[in-house]
Amino acid sequence: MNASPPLRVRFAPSPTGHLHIGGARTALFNWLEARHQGGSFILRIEDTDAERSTAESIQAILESLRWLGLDWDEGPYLQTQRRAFYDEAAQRLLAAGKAYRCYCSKEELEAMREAAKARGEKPRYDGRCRARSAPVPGVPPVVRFKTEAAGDTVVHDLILGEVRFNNAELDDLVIQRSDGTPTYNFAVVVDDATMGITHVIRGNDHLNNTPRQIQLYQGLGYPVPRFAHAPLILGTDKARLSKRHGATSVLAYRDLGYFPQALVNYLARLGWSHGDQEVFSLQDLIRLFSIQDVGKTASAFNPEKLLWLNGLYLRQTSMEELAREVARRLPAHGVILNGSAAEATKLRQAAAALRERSKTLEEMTTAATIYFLDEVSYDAKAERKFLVPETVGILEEVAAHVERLDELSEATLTPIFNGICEERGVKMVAIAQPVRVALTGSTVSPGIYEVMQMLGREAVLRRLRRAAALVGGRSSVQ
RNA sequence: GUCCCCAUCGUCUAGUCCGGCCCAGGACACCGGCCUUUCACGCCGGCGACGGGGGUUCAAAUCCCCCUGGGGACGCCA
Repeated sequence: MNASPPLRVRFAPSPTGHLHIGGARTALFNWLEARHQGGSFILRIEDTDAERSTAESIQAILESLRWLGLDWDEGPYLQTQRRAFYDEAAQRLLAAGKAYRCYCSKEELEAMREAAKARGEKPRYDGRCRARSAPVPGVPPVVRFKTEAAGDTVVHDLILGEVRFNNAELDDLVIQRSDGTPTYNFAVVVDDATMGITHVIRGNDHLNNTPRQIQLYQGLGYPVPRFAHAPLILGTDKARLSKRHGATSVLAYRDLGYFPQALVNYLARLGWSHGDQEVFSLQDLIRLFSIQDVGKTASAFNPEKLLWLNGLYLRQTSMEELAREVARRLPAHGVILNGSAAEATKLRQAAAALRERSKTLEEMTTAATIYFLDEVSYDAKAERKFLVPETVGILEEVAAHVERLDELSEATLTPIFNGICEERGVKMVAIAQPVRVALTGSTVSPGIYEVMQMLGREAVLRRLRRAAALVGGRSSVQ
């Protein structure tokens, strides 16, 4: 029998941009803890900043969470629609003398901060309006919370342990703006309390807000939830993750051809681990994850490891699904599909041939275009090395053999290539490479028989002859 | 500047709570080799870390202190 109430956690992003890697991991940790404990995962949109919040951002966030598979049990709640809760709470604090109106101007506040800095202190509000009796005409006031001046506020953190703050460091924070909207620290507390949130799991950048939030809970007479502050994710250079670190938005990874499961797996391992295990299914994570096992150290985002993991997932994906994904992405690469049966076969062959040598769906699609486009363009280096007078004979000979074939397959092609090797006394590589370049334009491709099979007799002949003609034309000019 | 958090290979981490089993294990990346028609996959091997200094102890990556370094927070942003 467990006496504690069911766990309720929430993810509360602000809709001021895309969901990024860091936010996604916070969401994941919350979600995993909820699923592990059999609790509820609640989604709340913190849109109190009218200036920067957008409907597009909300959509992007919902889409990102859905794509990752992080389903929520309640919400999305919008803070802009919960105004009554904040107004009531602010009134209550005002009435109890725990909050007061402040008429200070921007300039005044700025001067205060400068003065504090000059004294070598943390810039903060000095509380002068606590004593101001009369309103200042024409100045709409903000409401400030009277922070406890003496003693310490202690945060009992599930990840960090006990963190102690000297109350003298805290100033009287604004809880209601002059336009009547609530500020972040206030809205979070009111929401978390009224929504019955039992565990606040968030990024370490919120640790410093926690003591003042605890005081708000106490001032409002709410029970204080449990806190867990996860270390931040940094860029490759250990600096705060930002746009200059390349792709940071979740949707960008989707578009780049990553699997949601790979991203989830990677994100889970950033700050959390289970012995030496690297690969986790969603079921594994739900079973093994515990917020208390999250480490304290900030971690650098490592795109290479994500890529490696994605390759692992890609290789486990069925050929049918890969073919579908490639077909979906091909048009963006200039390939027009006709939906024929032959095309479907080719798509499956491409998936089979490219699966072992691709790490993302985009990479795979790019590699596949060559089998669907009419023309090949040669890689300059490859052309210079392999489309030369010495290899023309090989290209022509292969073409001559292919012409007599009804069907291209490993079974029909092997004897032809072996025969040419024997008759010329050369190794397979001497034949395969020129043919490969003639057919794909590159020195890198799937097995040459696979390539020929995918391309089909006509395309193979066309490409071999075009390459041979090209070399011939070039040498006659010389 | 002030406050808060953190500190094991280049990176993610195991080990740290309950000191000896750790002259520190795994993974990514990197470098070699094998496989091989190229590339990749796979397999084998290599390189590579307890930030520094003081303690405590028979014994410290593990406990304590200082320093240094990194990060975060100091808004009518969240």
